[in-house]
Amino acid sequence: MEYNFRQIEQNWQAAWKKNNAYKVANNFSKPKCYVLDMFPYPSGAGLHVGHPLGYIASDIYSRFKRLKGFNVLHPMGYDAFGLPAEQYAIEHGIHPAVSTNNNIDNFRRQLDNIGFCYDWDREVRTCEPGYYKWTQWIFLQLFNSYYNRATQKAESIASLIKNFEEKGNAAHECPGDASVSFTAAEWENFSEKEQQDILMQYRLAYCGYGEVNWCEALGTVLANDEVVNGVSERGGHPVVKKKLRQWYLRITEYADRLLSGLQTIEFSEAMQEMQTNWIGKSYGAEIDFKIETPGEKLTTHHSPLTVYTTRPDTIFGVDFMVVAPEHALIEEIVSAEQKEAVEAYITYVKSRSDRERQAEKKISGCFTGAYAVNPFNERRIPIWISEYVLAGYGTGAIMGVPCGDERDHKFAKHFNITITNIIGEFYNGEDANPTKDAVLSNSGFLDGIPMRDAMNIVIDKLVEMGIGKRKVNYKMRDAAFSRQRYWGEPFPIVWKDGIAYPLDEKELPLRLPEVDSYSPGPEGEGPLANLTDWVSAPVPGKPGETGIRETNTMPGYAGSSWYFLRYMDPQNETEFCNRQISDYWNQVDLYIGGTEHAVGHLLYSRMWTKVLYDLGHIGFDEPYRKLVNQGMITGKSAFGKILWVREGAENLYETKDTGELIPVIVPLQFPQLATGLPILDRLPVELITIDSSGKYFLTKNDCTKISEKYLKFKGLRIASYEEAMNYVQPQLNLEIKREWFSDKIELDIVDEKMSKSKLNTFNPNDLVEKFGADTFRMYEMFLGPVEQSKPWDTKGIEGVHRFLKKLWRLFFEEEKGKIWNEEAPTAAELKVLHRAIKKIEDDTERFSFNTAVSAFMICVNELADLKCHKRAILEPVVVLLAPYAPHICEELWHGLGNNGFVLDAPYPVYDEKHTVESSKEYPVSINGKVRTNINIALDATQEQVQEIVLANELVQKWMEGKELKKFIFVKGKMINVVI
RNA sequence: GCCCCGGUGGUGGAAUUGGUAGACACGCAGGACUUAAAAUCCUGUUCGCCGCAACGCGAGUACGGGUUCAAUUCCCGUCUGGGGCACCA
Repeated sequence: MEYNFRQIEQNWQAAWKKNNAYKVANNFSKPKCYVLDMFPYPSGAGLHVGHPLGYIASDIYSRFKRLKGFNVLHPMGYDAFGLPAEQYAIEHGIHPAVSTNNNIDNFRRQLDNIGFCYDWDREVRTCEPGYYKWTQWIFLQLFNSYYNRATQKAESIASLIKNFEEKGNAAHECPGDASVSFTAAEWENFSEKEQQDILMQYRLAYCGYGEVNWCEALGTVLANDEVVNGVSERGGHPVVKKKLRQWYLRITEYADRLLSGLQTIEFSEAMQEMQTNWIGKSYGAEIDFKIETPGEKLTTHHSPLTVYTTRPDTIFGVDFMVVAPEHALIEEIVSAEQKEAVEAYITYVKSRSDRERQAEKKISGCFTGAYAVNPFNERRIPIWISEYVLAGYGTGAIMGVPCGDERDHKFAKHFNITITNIIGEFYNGEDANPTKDAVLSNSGFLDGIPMRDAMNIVIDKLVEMGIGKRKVNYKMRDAAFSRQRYWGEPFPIVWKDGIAYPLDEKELPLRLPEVDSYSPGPEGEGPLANLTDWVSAPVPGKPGETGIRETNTMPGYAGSSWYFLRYMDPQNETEFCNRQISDYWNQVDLYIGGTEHAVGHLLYSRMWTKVLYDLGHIGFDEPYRKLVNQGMITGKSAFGKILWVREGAENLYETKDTGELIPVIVPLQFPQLATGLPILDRLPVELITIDSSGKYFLTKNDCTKISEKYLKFKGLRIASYEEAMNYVQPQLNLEIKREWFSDKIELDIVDEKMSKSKLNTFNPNDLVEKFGADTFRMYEMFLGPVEQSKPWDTKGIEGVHRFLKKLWRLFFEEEKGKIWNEEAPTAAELKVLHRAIKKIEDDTERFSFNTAVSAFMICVNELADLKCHKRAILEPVVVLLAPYAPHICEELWHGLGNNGFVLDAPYPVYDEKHTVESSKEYPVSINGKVRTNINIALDATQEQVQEIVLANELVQKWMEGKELKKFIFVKGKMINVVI
């Protein structure tokens, strides 16, 4: 009997399906384990071998936990709203729902091939009304809530209104505009519009105007993390700042809890750091400086200049101020002489896109003619404007301390501003030194005080003088939550006279209507704005009145911020998720996905969870207890030198014809011509020959295959020496050597991220077809640690396949068939088994799947050496292996005569008694170098060991009669003789 | 520029707490079986030196130092690869 993996895998996949083997019940009596993959965006390119890496890891862990008696929730779904489908719709006129569903079907076929244990009855698709009904519902929760800073949690807007009616807003500072202040009586007298405008400034989901990243080409606004180097992440279109009405999530109110929550969950160091940086909490002070303008003595009729600084201790080192060019105070303080220059500079800054402003390395700025006054020594400090200060961060104004800040130092040097040294020899006159360890000098009452101590002294003094306060700042901004796009969740909002009216829950879902065209609506609005009938809608709570619907849609991260909850109770039509059920499944125990979602998805989803928790809808406030980031699989891209020639051309160099061009490969040694030919271009790696030395070659046969599969390379062939000599050499006078040419041409290999466009992908289906799903699964794990990025190389897969065949031969022989028996196992066999149990159980538990695979190999190698065919040994091995290679294990499990699926077999229990040894072959070092091994009983005392070792012939030889200085004996490990 | 993580044979990688560096696998070389091939099995494979062989010597985990009886592991410096942030005050 041969290991016929195709038949075996097909049979058992069908049997599992027929018996609903992966159906997960909400069975509250069993201990639970929730294992989640980041659900994919179903792109048209399908899966390549890099995608399933995380899925396989989580699948193994799920199956392992199931064997250990847990009720394991391991679902899969699709993040189905998104730009590419809409882009495709614009280009091909196909409805995004249609192309998305096609892509999903394709994904599903690929996933099924690999034998995952997903409970597909729990599948979610974010684009389906049954799902986005609840995305809209959660949006309404956010809309109808505010963050109560006193209780540090989200509470209902209704309770806030009640508070306003009784006491005004004295107890609740307005997060949208801190200057808003009113009494209960004033509140009562506000119009509905005024009241609603104020409430909007409190809501967790709110509408506002703001500078957003506007991408003309996409006709949409992009989130910060969707803009890369000033261009859109998708498509690389230019992005500029534009003021637009946008929905936002008030995530900044959660900054502190998002930060402190990191301490309660297991995210990698790198991930925690990324989120911490993104939140960007800093401690410092806001300081008010009085302003003196020319001709006026120090007056109070100007508002003070308020700066934010993290280094109040350096206040005596302030040599200039810089305010953002957008700062409101500029107009008020600018002097007559400087007015023109300042206006010119502001015009200059405005003319520059955000991208240019950020990329600028040149120092620029303009003096306003006004001075601030240092409150401690009355020094007059010139106030400048410069583009390097951003209006949106802190107060939009900084105090320049050139001796302590590199950027300020460059600015001072550039404009010849005198630099005050307050840190003595820590400042060398050449470079700023941002130290906190110096003792202050030139600092008035702070002289002689270490900087770290001075910080608090200064702040206390400022507070006492009433001109400053302690201040915590965050880098993070509120998250833009609307897109001028079609393929997303519609907002359940109707506008009337500038007031946003939320739809009643009963009206959800607000379905996405059909449109004729996916192009943007008027004035930067989304495609929905074109549907006049749909846009016009009754105003909720105002019978008889008609308003207009919100035409923005929600961004991609809306649906993905809460999907882990929907899997728990996916068909519930009356709630987003039943509370009893979410109490049971609770947090995701293991979340696996790529690092690219570090700050986007993971932060938003953590915020939504906290809001739902605050409002009492769920019982936990962190969604993911443990996060594992799978590493990227890189692919080898193969580059060949290609000449594109005219069809039927006799002349290799003749390429001007715009007709059909045929690619001809020339040797790599072929000189790059002045005309830019031949062109170095990628060739599809999967169809290229790798020879035994690991070099990549293109053969005639490869050319045929590539030519057939890729339209671009139709007619591909290899240039001959004669062709090159006849047709290239005379025209271009190149040196061409015969030895470069052969019937196979070597290619250049570069490691890069795997992607279809780079032609370096491998389709998992092809490998499954050739070696089977079990081999594929184990090979992906064997490649290396899940979290590490690593190059893909198909060569090694044979080794894993051989392992499975070797395992098979412990049970069956080709001619004799079944060879396993019921004999009692020997001590040696039990030792092999139990060592494997311990190693594999530990490794699986700590996600070290690559070492677990090698432990399986060791175990099977040893059992083969022992010629062990005993059921008592083999059966536990089959169960151990089942999470990794479920199909072959199911076959062997039944082959051994078991009924029921191996999926629910009891996990083998490690018993130490089989692995204990009575003695050990100790490595014996002399002065740290291993010289010999001596077998010594494990229970021997230090004295006995020393006696045995020193008596050893070899040890004596090395000691050559020298004195023993020290005798190191680490029980069970090693011995070191120091002489 | 700042922050974080890494660098181990020809290749992927192992060494979980400072205790025999290179497990396991690929590749390669040689051999067995076979008419032959595939499949399978066996032997060798960090480098250098001596060699019939050795459980023989020396070097060796990017490089240079240090701590220790003992360092891939801890500390300092340099080089280098990857990721994150970037006029963030």
